[in-house]
Amino acid sequence: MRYEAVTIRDIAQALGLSTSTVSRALRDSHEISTETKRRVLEHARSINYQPNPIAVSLRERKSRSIGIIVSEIANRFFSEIINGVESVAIDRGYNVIIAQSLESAERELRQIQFLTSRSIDGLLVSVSNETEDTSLFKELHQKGLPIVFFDRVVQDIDTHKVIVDNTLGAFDATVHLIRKGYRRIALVTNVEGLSITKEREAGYRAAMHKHGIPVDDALIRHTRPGGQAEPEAAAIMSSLMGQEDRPDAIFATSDRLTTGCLRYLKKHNIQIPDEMALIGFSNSEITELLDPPLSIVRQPAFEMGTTAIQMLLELIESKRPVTQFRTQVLAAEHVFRQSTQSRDTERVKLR
Amino acid sequence: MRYEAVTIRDIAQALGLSTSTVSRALRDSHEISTETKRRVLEHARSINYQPNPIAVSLRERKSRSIGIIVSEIANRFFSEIINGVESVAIDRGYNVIIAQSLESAERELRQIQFLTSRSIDGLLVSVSNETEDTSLFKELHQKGLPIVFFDRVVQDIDTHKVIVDNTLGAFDATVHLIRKGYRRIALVTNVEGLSITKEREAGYRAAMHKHGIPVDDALIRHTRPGGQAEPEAAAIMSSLMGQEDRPDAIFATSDRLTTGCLRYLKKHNIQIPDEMALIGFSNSEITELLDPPLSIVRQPAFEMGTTAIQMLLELIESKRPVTQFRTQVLAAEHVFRQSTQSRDTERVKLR
DNA sequence: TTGTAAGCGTTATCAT
DNA sequence: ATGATAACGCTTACAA
Repeated sequence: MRYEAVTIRDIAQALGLSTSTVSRALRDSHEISTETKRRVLEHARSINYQPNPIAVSLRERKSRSIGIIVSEIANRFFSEIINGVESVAIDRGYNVIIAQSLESAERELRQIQFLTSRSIDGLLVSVSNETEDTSLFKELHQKGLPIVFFDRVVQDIDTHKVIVDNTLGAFDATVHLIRKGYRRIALVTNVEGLSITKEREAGYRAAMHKHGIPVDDALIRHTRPGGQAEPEAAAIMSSLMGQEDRPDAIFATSDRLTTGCLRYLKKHNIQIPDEMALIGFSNSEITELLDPPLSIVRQPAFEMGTTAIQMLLELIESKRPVTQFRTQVLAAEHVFRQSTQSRDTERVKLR
Repeated sequence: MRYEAVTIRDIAQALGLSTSTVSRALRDSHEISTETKRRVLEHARSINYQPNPIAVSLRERKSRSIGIIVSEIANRFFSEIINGVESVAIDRGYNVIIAQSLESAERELRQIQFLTSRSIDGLLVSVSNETEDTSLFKELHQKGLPIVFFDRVVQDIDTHKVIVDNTLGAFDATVHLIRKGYRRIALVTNVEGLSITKEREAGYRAAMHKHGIPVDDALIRHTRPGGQAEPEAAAIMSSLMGQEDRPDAIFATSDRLTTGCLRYLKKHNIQIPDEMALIGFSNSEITELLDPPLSIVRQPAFEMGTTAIQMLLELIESKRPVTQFRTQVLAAEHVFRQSTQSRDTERVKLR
């Protein structure tokens, strides 16, 4: 509060003590008499003393704030993660500085530089879909800045990570489609280089193989680096619909891709699930209210946030440099609804 | 960056200058020779010097960070606002510390105390629905902390404010329903004390009066302070459906209330719009994909954010204390879709 | 048990 | 044009 400055010195003067005594009393040092402590504490609270965190930061050479960068706040998945992060950070006396890359590698760089120049104690990162050069992260990590990756991780940096079991999540979703009778399942997925993309694609392929369905690479489509999901999804859908042998189901692997595909299908009057089934990763809370109610893979975003910040604080508050890192894997959850109903005559009749 | 400390002193020593000269050179003071400036700048960039913002803050007695408190980040309306705020804050060298009240007055208090104790330069506030006691805001404002209210404002604090034209927004939505043939229009709205509630209710009443439709107070329902919108909406809907003379249309005045009402109606198999029309305030980007496509009042959230932060920076950076305050009013936007189609035989036949 | 003084990295004042 | 020094608010050796 720059507009008012009750300092330790005010207390010292009022009580005829030195600032160091006051400082020690406030921090409950054992070398201060109970009586002095009482007086100091009492007076401090009577004039509503608040320590100046900036002075403390300068002195302690840490800021008790951490940075988090995500691709976009206005995305339920990420905002839930941030919720999780904040909920524990605040309890532990840290504040959270939020930044978004908006899927631009350049903006990501700028934001990271901004965050680190603001003397953050640690960094939570989910990389942009355009990120190729990870040298800045490596450099920061090497210099000793605690970093925890979540969701979209950088494979070759050895630090704590939190991810969802993307492979299994995608595997189960694919198996579900297969069980429901779909065979030409298109995978509409993120940029190829992303960790989550590789994992989800692996899950998809594994499921197909397991059920003896040949994988048609023409059905696996990636968005372009830096591209925005909605238009990318529309372009992919349009291309898929234009090809000879159309898919009979779509598996989209992100919130925005899922809604992008849905929007395309509705716009072009393609019946779901009769002409095309649809399942997607989504953390939207209203997928059941969509037309049709959407089958989804939901990620435990809040938990991912709490886990990531806990790991980060562990790194930050560790006395000795940490050299043992772990990757925590959380389970995804599936909700199957009408958008992937089986294509049996039974249901068609019911309509 | 606590792990690395290139300071102004390192530069001074390397170049055989004093820290003050370096400091002045870096800030391009006119009393430093061009040659010295060149050398300093060059060396600074060669060793990647970054000024320590904490030291600057301590010295300047400001932190170049601002706080924003909203009820919930994971709400598209607020996350869009935050986007807007961030987009200009970053350009101006400020960072944004985000806090959420989760509609709890107590949590709001704690968060505000936390923010102000973190030496923020200014505060952006949309109050929780439970807030009655605004004395903390008054006190802070009196002490000179720049505050800008947005969305849910505190009426009797004289400072800059940004709101949407809630009255007109609600008026137009109500008129739309009336034109479509609905008469028993229920207003499912926020906590009674909230500024936005009063304004939206006023708009609703004005529209009804203008069209000569008597206002039935039994159709005006408020959520309870501290309550979460979704369950509140469900409770209100259930009560409305239980009453003698049911409404034929619902006008919900927030994102969550709108989806809450929709969820209730679908769950109870009440046909929209045949048995009940529905329109609501919403900033969700997928309302057109809902079943049925939803008519909405959309607020210019991003713009609200940019406006609010600009006003705040104006207060923060003003040389003299500002005494003239203004309230900026932005226009809401309407999208009318199937959920409020007129109840004419024409459309019923088409089904 | 308490006090003195140095220092965290800057900038501003006052010399030179 | 440049340098010495104090100060921002706090913590912590070191002294007393």
